[in-house]
Amino acid sequence: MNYKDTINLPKTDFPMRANLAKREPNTLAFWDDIDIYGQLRTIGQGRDKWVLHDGPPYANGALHIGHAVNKILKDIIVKSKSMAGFDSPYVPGWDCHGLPIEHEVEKKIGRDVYRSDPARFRKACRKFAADQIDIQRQGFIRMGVIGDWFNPYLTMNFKTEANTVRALAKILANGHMMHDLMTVYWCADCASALAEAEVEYFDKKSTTVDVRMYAADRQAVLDAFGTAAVSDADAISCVIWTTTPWTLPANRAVAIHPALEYSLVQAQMDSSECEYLIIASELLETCFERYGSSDYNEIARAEGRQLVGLRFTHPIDKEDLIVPMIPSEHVTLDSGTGLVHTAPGHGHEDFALGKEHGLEIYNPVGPGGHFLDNIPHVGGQFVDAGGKLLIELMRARGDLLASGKIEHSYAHCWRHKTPILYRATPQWFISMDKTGLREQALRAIQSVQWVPDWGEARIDGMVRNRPDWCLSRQRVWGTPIAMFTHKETGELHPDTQDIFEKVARKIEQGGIDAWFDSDPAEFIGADSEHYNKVNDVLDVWFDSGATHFSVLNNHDELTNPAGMYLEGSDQHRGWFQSSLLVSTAITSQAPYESVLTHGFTVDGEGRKMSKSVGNVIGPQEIIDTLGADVLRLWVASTEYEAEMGISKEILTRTTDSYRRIRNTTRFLVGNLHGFEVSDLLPWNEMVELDQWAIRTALKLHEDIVKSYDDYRFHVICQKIHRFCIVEMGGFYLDVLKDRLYTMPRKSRGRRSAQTAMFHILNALVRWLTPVLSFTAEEIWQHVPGKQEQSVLLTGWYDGWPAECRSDDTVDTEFWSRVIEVREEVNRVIETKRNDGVIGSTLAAQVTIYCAEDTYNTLKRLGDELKFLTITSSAAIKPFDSEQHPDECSQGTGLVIEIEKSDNPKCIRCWHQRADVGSNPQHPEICTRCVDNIEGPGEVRQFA
RNA sequence: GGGUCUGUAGCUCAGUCGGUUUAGAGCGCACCCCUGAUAAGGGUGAGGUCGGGAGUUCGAUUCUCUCCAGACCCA
Repeated sequence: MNYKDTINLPKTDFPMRANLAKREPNTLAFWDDIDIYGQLRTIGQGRDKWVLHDGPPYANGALHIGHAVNKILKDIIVKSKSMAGFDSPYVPGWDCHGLPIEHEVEKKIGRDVYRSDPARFRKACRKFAADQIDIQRQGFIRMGVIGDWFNPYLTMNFKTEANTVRALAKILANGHMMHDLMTVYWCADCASALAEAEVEYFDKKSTTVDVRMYAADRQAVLDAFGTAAVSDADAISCVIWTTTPWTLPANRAVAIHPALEYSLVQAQMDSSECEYLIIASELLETCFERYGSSDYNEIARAEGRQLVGLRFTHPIDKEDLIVPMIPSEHVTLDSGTGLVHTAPGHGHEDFALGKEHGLEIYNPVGPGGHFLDNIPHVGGQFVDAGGKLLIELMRARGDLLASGKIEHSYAHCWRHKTPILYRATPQWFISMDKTGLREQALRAIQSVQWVPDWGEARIDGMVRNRPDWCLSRQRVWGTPIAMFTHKETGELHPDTQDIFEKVARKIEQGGIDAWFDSDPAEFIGADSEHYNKVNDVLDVWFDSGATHFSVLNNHDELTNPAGMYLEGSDQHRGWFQSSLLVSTAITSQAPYESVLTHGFTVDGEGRKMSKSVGNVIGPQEIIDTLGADVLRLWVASTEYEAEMGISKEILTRTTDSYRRIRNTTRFLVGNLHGFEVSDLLPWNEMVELDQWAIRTALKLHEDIVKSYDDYRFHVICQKIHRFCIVEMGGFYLDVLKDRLYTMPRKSRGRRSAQTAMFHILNALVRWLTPVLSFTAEEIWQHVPGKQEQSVLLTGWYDGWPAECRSDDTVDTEFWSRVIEVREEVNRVIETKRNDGVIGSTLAAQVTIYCAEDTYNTLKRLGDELKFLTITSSAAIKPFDSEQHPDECSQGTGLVIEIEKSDNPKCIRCWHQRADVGSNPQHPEICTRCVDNIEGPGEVRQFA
């Protein structure tokens, strides 16, 4: 007789080798076939909603690992919320307007189109973005991210564009808008403002000048320095130094550091008469070297703060203008005189300083880089030529102390490679303080749950210190600032709110072109004669920052505020903040209830990924080789709060871990072959070990559900993995094999084991679902008695036997002790194995001498202890100090003796037993097996 | 230079609201076993000055300071 046929080995067509790269597309096709997203929405009806609002990725460029981390984390959360019983819709989005797309399109169709035919240019931008979206969408779908992929929100959808305009209208209505000057990078060749990204830095040779500015009130200067009167004939001046002489007409102040020392020196230049100069004390030497003179004499010193408020004549407009000395912490002694020429219309820092001190923001330079015609001395001149004229003028006037050349890093237009100008021009702003926006935003921050919690401190600090938000962009591919300003007064049209709505309705029909292409008369009739159409577009950050208004408010399945925003930590400055400001400006509340941030991906050494270093790992190569589930497992098992490391080794570990989890489920599935729900045993008929297994799984289940709630996915991965290895593979399933394989197919002992495995499998497959969605779906198709078509349509397992929820139905302490004993037995067996005495544990017969309490604990197992140690026999005896005088119980309180069994091996169950062959009909097997084949089968109570 | 973080075995992570005598887990690694989960499975074992230094304390991996390295956002 072939006894092998009487053994119930695992049987399944769930393959051990995952071959995910090949298999996953089938699962995707399955989800597509059954319209998984639609079904999820159907089952979600009537449930509580939990909405994660997708931060729109920019519709440009290939997907990198950061995209994958972001979308997979979102997907894990959305799925876990669904498993937890919420209706959690996911509508992905894309950010479609803006400069980077303009640049890409410009590369394709040329700069001239941008200028000559903006409508065509915009059309090309729209097409480009749409193509990019198609590519990215395929990538995200391949990662197993479930969402409304073919009905996403795009910031360039006509409806969204219209609602973005409406959002702007609301903010204006709420009084947060402001029209003001702002310095921008300006390219004279482009005749246009430049974005940060359009600026490159090269070395440039510039002319430097040291210029005298004369004290308007000599006595005040002397008082500040605490020194006596000097001859009225002697001039007193402060010396400024600049590398951009052409900005001198716009000078409005002299900045000094309040904590630095300044000297009043008596000097004699060019044999002319004696004069007094103010220069930073530390720079005296270098300055006079530059002036080619050593004939000077320090007569007094003062701290910068004492000089604040002194007044000096303007370097060019000497007759009519007097400017103040103001304090600035940014003044340094790296170069110059320690007194900084300040032209608020020609530099960012100068602008900020000017704003702070209420200086005039003066810009005498036109869009083409020429001084306005009415500017004295230089009217109509290009700035460079004008600068030269000014130098000559100052030299002639005797105001120039020195002039030289310097090579330094300077901003250039990336297109023309020409030096840029800083030019103050009128821009639209959202004011942080005019109507209390900053305060409201700071309050809103407190109402949000930040994960991790330091996110709150981070965004709080940023909002607290940020300047007003400049919304204007002098661009073509963006949502229009759809307003009209009066040609003379600059005032907004009185019907601006109505006009906004009219424009929005048109944009709903024709997109942003409907505004750009329209005749102003269409909106304001005859008034168009007196009004200018604003041609600027909105900063793209406004588009995405307004999506709670433009998108969430307009999708029935979504909610505003959203349950969660989830992005990389850089978005504290970006989307989290822009969304907060737009939302607060509209409704005074945050657009999100919680915000979760993740770190950036770095390599195995913790360094950022860069092409030049060559440590970049792309999501596609992982998916194509290891599969999306391995990528997903990496995302889930990495702590996302800090940087997320990825390397070859890390991925190898991840793959190992994946395999182990997969094989464990495969074992469960294989041993549940043919099992049906009707075969489930009631709790009180189950073998005790199986009760323990269910109870253990339930405790883990509660842990895992809690961890999903807390977004602690890496802990979940570790726990599942450990469960597969330690509790299951290393103990329970190993012990179970004897019962599963050798007992009759339908016997109570085997059904009991299967009952436990059924619950464990059902729980396990659901734990895995949010993370290993592909694999969980594959497993699900093998789960006995499954009801739902897809595992994604289930929830956390709730079919646990009622009894296992109670603390006292399983004696966990007893089983912990059993496991300890088992470990001790293994240690001793190992020494025997290394001595060559035995190989398989079934070759061993064990005698355990134990202390009284252990003896009494284990006693009840009777003959079944051997199954727990997987040995052919296991006897316990009370510890006998006479027999083992030298082996007084150590930590374990056990003395274990292992002997090689002399009994013959049953060829069916492989146990070595004295009764093998006692049935003449079956000479090669033991009586246990005979009973299991021909009789009712053995009885198992404990294991 | 500033703001917000991170740094526990080769890898991924627990943990310590300051204190049970040798800081835990899994993987990986080494060695062994099995061949009825088999490109699987089981067992045993070796790995850590808890980033460096200083301080507070009877006692610090855990608190404070500082330094180093790394990340993000600014300047």
